Amino acid sequence: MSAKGLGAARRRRTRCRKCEACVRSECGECHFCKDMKKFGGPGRMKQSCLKRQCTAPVLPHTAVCLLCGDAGKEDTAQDEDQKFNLSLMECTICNEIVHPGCIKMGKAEAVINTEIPNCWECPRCKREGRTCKDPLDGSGKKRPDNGEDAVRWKLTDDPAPGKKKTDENQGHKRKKEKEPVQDVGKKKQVKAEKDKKIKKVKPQTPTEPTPVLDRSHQREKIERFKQMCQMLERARSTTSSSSSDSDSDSDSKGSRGSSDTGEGGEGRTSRVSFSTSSDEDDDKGTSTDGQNGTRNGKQKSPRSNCREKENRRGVGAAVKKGTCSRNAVQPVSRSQLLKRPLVPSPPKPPPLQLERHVVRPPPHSPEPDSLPLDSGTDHVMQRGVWLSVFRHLGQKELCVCMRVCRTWNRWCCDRRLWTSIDLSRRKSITPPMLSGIVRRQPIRLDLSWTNISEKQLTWLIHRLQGLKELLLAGCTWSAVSSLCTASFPCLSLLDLGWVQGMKTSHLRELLSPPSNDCKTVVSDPRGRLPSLSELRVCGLDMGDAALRLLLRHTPRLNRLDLSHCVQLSDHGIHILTAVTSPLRDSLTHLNLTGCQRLTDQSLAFFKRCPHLQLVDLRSCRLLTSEGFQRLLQDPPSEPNVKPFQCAEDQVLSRET
DNA sequence: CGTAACGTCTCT
DNA sequence: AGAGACGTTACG
Repeated sequence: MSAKGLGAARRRRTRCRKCEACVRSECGECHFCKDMKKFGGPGRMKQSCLKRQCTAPVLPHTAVCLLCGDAGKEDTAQDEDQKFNLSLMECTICNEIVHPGCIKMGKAEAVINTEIPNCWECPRCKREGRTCKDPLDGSGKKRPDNGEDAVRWKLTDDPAPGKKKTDENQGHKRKKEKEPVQDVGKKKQVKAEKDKKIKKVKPQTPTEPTPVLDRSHQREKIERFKQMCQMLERARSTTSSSSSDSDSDSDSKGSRGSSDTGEGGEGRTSRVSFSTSSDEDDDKGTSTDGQNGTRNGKQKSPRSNCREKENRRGVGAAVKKGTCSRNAVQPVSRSQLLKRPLVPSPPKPPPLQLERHVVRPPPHSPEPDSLPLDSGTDHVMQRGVWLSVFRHLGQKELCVCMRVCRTWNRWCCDRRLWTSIDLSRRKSITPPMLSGIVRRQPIRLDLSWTNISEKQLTWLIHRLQGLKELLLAGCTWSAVSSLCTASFPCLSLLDLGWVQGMKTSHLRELLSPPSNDCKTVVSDPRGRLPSLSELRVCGLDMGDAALRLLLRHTPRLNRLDLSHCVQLSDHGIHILTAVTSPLRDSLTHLNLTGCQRLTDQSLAFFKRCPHLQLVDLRSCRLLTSEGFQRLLQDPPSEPNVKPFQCAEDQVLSRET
C-alpha cells in the first residue's frame, strides 16, 4: 500500500476571514455571484465570489495533529521556534497534518510553503523524495481540473478518502437518496449511472485500497507513520546525507507537478532552516497581487495566476490577481476566472482573474553564461560581453537576435534590455505581443495610438506591477477604462492624450481612490496613482473641473500636459495655481499649447508657482505680446523665485 | 439546521 | 483544457 495508505484524510481548507478578499462583500457581477440565488441565479455552482477568493486559506478549526491528536497550540508558544513546533502543518504531498514538534525526524528537510498558512512538504515526504506529483499511491492520481496549478494549492490531493468513500460506499447511498427523489432530473440520474460505472472500475486499481476510513484504519496509518519516521530518522543518522538533495528530486522525476513550481514556484517555498527570503530574490516582485497579488492566480485559472505572481513577486502586487499576484497576481492568474479561489500568495493584490495563460517573466540573468558553438567549443565572448552588445540594439534587432539560437534567445530576454517597449501605432496588438510584454516586464510601455482593447489592457496591467511609464495616447476610453480596475503604486508617467471619448467624468472615475466597488482589486487611500509625477491629458474634452480632480488626486505632479484642452480657461489656471493647490508648488513643467481660451490673465498666475520652469503657451491665440511684456517686467512676488523668460514663440521658461 | 463554498468529477 | 455541476465539509 502504498503511501497512499499513509495519506491523511483530506481536510478541506477554509477561509481565513481576515484577508482583504474575505472581508469584502460579493461583487454581484462575477460569474459565480450571478449564479447565486441571492443574485437571482440558480445556485448550482456554489462557488465564492471571484473577488472574495481567500488569499490565505487556513486549516479548519477541527484540524488536529495526526500524531498527538491535539489542535494547533501555537498560541501558547513563547518564541517563534516553539510556535512553529506547536502549530499544525499540513503536507502538500501526503496531506498529513501534524505538529512539527511531534515529528521526531529532523525538520530541516521540510520545505515550508510561505504562501499558504500551515502548509509544508513534510520531512518524511522530502526525505523520501516525493513530490506533489509523485503518485503516493501508485495509482497515479491526477487532477483533471487543474494540472500543475493545482499543486499550488490543492492541499487535499489525496483522492481522498472522502471521495473514495464516496465512491465506494456513499456513492450508493447517495444515489439511493437521490433516486427516490423523484424529480431529480434525468440528467442526474444518468450521471448517477455513470458514476456507478466509474466507481466500479476505479476500485479495481490494484494498489488502491478500499477507502473506508474507519478508526482502525486511521490508527494503522498513524502507527505506520511513526514507524516510518523512526526508520528514516535512523537512516538519516547513519548516512547523514545532505539535505540539499531534496531539491533535485523533483527534477529527477519526470513529473514536474508541483515542483514545477520550480523556477518560479520555488519561490514559494523555503527551507525551514532559512528565512523565507530565499524566494524573494528571484523575482522582483511583483506582485502585487496583493500578495497575492501579485505576482500573481491562473490563467487558466486562478492558480496560474498565482504562478505568475510568484514570478513577478515583488513587482508589485497587483494581482490578485494576485494577481499573481496576485497579484496575484494573481498570484496567482485565471482566465476565466478561476474556479478555485484559493490562491495562495498573499503579497499581491488579488489578481484579476481573467487570464488563461500563464506568462512567466524570464529570470533576471538568463543562463547559460557561454555560447556553445557547433564546433563543440564555446564562443570566446561570454554572456556579459554579448549583453553589452545587445544593449545597443533596438527592439527589432533584439527580436532578430532572439531567432538566432536558443542561447541568444535567452540572453535577449534579459529584462535589462527591455526596460522600454514601444508598440505605438501598431495596427493591432496581438496575444503574443501581450505575453511578450509581460515576459519582459518593461519599466516603460508605449501603446499609444494602438487599438488595444479593454480586455487586453486589463490583462496586461495586472501583470506589470513594476511599470513606471505607461503611454496610452490615442487609445479608446473603453480600453483606458481598464485602468480603473487596478492601482499603480509605481506609475510615475501616464499619457492619456487624445484618448478617444474620454470625458471629465471618466477622469474622475480613473483618479478617484478605489472604493470597495467590485471593479477594484486594490485599494490605496492615496488613490490609484500615488506616485504619478507626469500626466498628459492633452487634447481631451475636459475643462476646469478636471483640474480640480488633478489637485485632489494627483497632488505630486511635476509635469502636466494640458495642451489642446480647448475648454480650459483662465479660471482653470487660477485653480491650478491657487494657494490651496498642491500643484502650485510641485509643478515644474506645464504645457498649455493650443489652449485657445487662455488670456493674458493667466500669465500672472504662473508667477505663483515657484518651481515652474517651463510653460508652453504656443498657439494660445488670445495671449498678447503686451501680456508677456508685463510678465517679464514684473519682478516675482517672492525673492527666491527667478523671473520668467520668454523663449521662442510664447514659451515661458526660467533658468534652471 | 442552514448557508457558504471547497474539491472533484463530468461534460463539452 | 475549460466550464459547469454537485456532493461534501466547515461553521455559525
